[in-house]
Amino acid sequence: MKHLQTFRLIEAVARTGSMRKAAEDMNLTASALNRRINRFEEEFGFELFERVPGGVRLNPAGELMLHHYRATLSDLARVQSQVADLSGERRGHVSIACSQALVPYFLPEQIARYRKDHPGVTFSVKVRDRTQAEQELASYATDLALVFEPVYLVDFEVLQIIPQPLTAIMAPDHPLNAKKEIRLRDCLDSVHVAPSLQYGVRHLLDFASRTGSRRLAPVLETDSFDLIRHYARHERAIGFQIPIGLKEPTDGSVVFRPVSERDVPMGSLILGQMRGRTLPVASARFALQLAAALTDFAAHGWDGPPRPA
Amino acid sequence: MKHLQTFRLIEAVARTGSMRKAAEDMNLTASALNRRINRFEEEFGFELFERVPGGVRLNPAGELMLHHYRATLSDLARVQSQVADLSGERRGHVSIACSQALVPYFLPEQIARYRKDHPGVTFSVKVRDRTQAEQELASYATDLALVFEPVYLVDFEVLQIIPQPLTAIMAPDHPLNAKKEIRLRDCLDSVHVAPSLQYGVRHLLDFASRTGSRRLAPVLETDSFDLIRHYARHERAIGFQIPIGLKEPTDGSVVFRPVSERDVPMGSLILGQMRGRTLPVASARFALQLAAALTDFAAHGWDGPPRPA
DNA sequence: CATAGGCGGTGCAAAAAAAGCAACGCGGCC
DNA sequence: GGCCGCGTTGCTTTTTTTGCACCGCCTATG
Repeated sequence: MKHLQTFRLIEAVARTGSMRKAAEDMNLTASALNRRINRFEEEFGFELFERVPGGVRLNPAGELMLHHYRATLSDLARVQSQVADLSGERRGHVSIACSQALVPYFLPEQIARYRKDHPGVTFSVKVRDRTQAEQELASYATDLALVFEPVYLVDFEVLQIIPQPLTAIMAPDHPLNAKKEIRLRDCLDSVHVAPSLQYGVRHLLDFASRTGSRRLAPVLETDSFDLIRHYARHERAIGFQIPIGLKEPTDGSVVFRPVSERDVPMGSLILGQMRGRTLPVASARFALQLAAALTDFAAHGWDGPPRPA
Repeated sequence: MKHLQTFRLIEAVARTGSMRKAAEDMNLTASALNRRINRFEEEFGFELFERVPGGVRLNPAGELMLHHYRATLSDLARVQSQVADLSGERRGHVSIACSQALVPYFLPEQIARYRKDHPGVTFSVKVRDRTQAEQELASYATDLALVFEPVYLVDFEVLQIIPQPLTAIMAPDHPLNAKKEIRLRDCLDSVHVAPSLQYGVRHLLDFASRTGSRRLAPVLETDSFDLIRHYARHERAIGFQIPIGLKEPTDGSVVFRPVSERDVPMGSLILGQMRGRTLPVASARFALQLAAALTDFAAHGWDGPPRPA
């Protein structure tokens, strides 16, 4: 959309913090860029940047302006999507931010199923921690977020929510495998590995272990849930994850046990969008499918009844 | 906003139904206009107009596009308003659609009071029947609507609602003036005048008189509530209006009596905005004032306690 | 049935807008 | 103090947009 070029330039300047850098990014000379921005500020009636030593920075007016631009862009995409839909094209693009737990099984399955019916629809998936995911929504960078234990919930509209118990991962020959119910203190007494601070699973662990006497003391702390899962096999360590990120491997290399609800409260896996936004058709439809699939998973786990095509 | 020029052109073409007429309206040649629209259609990916004999007409895609444009424009105005507000300017513009009953007393008083505190704010008032008022909202032509008995209520977000009993207007020497309570059948037996079909007062009358035996038979039907009020003095006729549109004149030339609630249900005077829209600062503040004033009026009528400055 | 008038669209030249280029003043920084 | 990078500005060049004349098409109308 050519008429939004000025906004793109403003965004670039805001991002780089410098007119010259932005000019280079956008393949223009600094002079042209400068004049465009000055001209826009004039007709807008207010300056958008404060001139600081070493460059420029958005002022509050600029922040509002930029937000308007992103909202406009998002609405334009929605219109295009709706138009495409009413001419029966069923094309479009779905952009989603999600927690790591959704990556291995749930999301690829859901995307594949959706694309089977609507091959014209493309996807972009951004793996984000729960804080980042909400920021993506708020800046219109993604249409949907599927996150475990979101933080702020302002401007976040919940479309679907399912409970997810904290689950311990261990090698089959781990002593705790004998127990019917895993207690948190058992895990903390064992060698254990944990996700880093920004993740919901870790948040639950920290919260729950504050009330007990034993402290969380991971021998390995990482932002990769994959690493956690694989490490559990090597040192007979306890790892943690939520059910939707786990499938019993056929070779029995690792096993899963939910941690007792008496120790750790259920976490929430939440599908949400930016509050008040009307999503593009493709995203809205995909959200519906996700919501149904989440309900299924909450009820039946991975062995849920395959839905009719 | 220069970058929205193309949209303005599209709107003009949609309005006039012809490229040449639109070109003349917008001070351009038809060729330039034609090319701009073609270029836009190309980058948008879909045609916006269907070419019909004698001109062009918006197709559904164009309708959606135009709606997007109006929403964008409205949001831009909101941003400007907010920016002005945060630099302490308190300027802006409030656009409101209202029923006739608000014109003589309520609205002028409210606008004057608001402007006393914020002289930088300007107003535009469109007097509309209840159907038109909602259309004004839906097309982003006004920020607020203050209407009696709105019809559709889709995309209409209620900000405040107060009851308004149907009120009979008559000359002081009218026989019914002797009665303590006015019954609808008494009015229908008398010579009476009524607003035309599109108004809420008439809607209530029609609805109520369907249940009784007597039919509404106005000797005068008009879209001017002023005319109704004045006519009541001349032929000893019964007129109808709602309390917020009436003030007992000091000369006692006409008197008012509520029609019994047993016969005619209370109507609703509703302050509303377009659903989901964030209003410009000035409009949002004015809406708050209106809401409070309506509550006051519902509780105390015109003799409500003057609010502190 | 012909033709006059309106319509959307197009080729080409003129005009206007935007961009590039080079230089200026200004402020931090080694 | 010299240097570098910043935003900004005067002037020229390039690109984009517009106006003008004209085309082919359809419709209404005498």
